[in-house]
Amino acid sequence: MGKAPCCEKHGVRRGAWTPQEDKTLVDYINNHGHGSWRTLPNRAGLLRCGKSCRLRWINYLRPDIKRGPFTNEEETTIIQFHAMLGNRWAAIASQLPGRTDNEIKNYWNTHLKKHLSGSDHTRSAKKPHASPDPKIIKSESPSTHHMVQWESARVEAEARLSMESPLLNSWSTSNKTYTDCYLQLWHSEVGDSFRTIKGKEEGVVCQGHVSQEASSSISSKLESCSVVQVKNTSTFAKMTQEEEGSYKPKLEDDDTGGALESGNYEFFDASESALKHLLDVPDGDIGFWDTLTVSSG
DNA sequence: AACTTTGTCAACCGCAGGCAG
DNA sequence: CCTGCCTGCGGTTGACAAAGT
Repeated sequence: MGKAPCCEKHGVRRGAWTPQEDKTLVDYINNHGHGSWRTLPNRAGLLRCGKSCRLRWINYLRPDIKRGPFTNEEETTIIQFHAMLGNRWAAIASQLPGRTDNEIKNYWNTHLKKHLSGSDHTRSAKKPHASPDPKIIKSESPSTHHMVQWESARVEAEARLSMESPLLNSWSTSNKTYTDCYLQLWHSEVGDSFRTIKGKEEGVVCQGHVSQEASSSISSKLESCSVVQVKNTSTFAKMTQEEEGSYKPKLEDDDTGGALESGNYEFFDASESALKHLLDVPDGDIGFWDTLTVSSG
């Protein structure tokens, strides 16, 4: 439906941009704004398609682009947000002012993925179509499912971060804790998108209940959780050896190493046990979890 | 020095969703 | 509601550079 071709193939330049083209584009946008990207090339006198112009501007010419190597803090942020969001580069980029999704994506693919793939434990995420248990998904309301998915990804991320010891040291040097990171994300537009899903789904209380009550609950719980996590880091690492039987299956389901290659997350049923390990609570005492999941209907 | 392999990153491609007519 | 257009996103490609043999 309605998919227009990007541009006419004839008479349109492709490949690397010349300094002259860059100047033309920058001058035009500075003077007139970009307006409709589709018509911009004609208006600016460029033999490029609008899409190409847009990409060039966003990824390279924009004045607020931060160039140069990624700092340790940026790298940490990327890793942490990727653990939570998967390959949602635009969302990750929104947390790193001056960095573009393309840049982050490249950096991940060329530097971080390689770095992290040294550990088998990095295989814990699932591909988007990795056939999650449909029964489990269907048992949740759509909005609850998103909440669970969100929380699930977070829990898994914490688990993974706990296990990726080579990177742990660098993370520990970061001023930002993982919880801070999560809370920041929770209150960002990304978190908003999860909270406002309710608005599109009938009869599900998510926005008010979860975003306010549970959110504060999440905040307080996460604060303690972060303490627990620190406390349990070694415990969790030990668990991966001692309890691989119960935890490993979801780590191994992707023998292509797809966790980091696809980086996408899907709901999986092991999160609860992981959460229990993280929170160090006895079976059945998962009120916090209930806070998130009972908020429907 | 020449050739091959590997790494990096800018740019392209195709899809999906939002929006307007 | 349907259709077409536009934009944004994520995956992939390909040119170039650096490193290795």
